[in-house]
Amino acid sequence: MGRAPCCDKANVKRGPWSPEEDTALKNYVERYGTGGNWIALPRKAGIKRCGKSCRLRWLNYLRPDIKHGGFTEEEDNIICTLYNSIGSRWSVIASQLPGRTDNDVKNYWNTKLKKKLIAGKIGFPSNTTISPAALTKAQNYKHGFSASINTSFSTFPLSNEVGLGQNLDFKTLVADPAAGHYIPEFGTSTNSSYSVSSSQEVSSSFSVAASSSTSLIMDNSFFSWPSNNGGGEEDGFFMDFGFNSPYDLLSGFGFQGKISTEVAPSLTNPPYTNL
DNA sequence: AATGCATACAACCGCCAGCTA
DNA sequence: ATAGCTGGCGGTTGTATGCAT
Repeated sequence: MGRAPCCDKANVKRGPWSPEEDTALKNYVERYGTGGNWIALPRKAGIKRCGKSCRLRWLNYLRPDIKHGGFTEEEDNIICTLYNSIGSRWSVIASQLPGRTDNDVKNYWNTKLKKKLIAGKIGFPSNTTISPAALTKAQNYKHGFSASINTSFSTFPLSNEVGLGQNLDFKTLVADPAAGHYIPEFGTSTNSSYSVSSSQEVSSSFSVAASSSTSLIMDNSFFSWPSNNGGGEEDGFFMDFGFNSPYDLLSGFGFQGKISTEVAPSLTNPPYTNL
């Protein structure tokens, strides 16, 4: 036996709301409130709609504090940052954007923001340096910092991973002030070091346990390939350590990472096959 | 002008958690 | 303890609109 429907679907209207229905719902809620029962509300308000439909219409459209219209760059950044941290928890993300609904944010992400990210028009938050405090902390972990990164290749943040399945044993991060780079040191499963520059569009962000002062930001990081491996940069290849947060980079080991590629042809002739 | 396609966004569906009787 | 109800949520679908051909 299936679940009982929340309303008699044969006797409720569906599809777009008319201005009259909007007015009736708005007037009723503003005058009497929801009474804590959306299911009973349409009958009381004289609306031939499912209660859930009324609730959705009110929350996503009729509520007085709803903000309609384009998203700002700041809102873009907040959405990207939170998506990177917590994934598609739209209600949580929307709660950080006054006047925006989860449906709004979800639609915006699915129709625009995701494409903008893939096109490289925006990156994750714009900090392009590793803070001294964060660097110190990272270096303090020099000998204990062993995040095993199971690399799956995807067009982050999409999930169409192609999974080359190599494992990098990411030991630590070492500054090379002369070169202006940070060098991740890898374990025995790799035979190369990779330099990290801060000049590219696509970025990664590592958060460290609830304190912005210790955030390790590697925005705009680009892992270029050693010359004997061919030119990764020319191939348009980048690595995106899009850890499945909320794990803590420096103390929450064992998380999965991703390596992303922006340019599809890189996948058919990858520069990293000799890893 | 007609048609087809892409995009944006509104709305629906089904699952789940929490509450209550 | 548990069954039923409701609200909340994320994924998906439907529809209106704009644009290209």
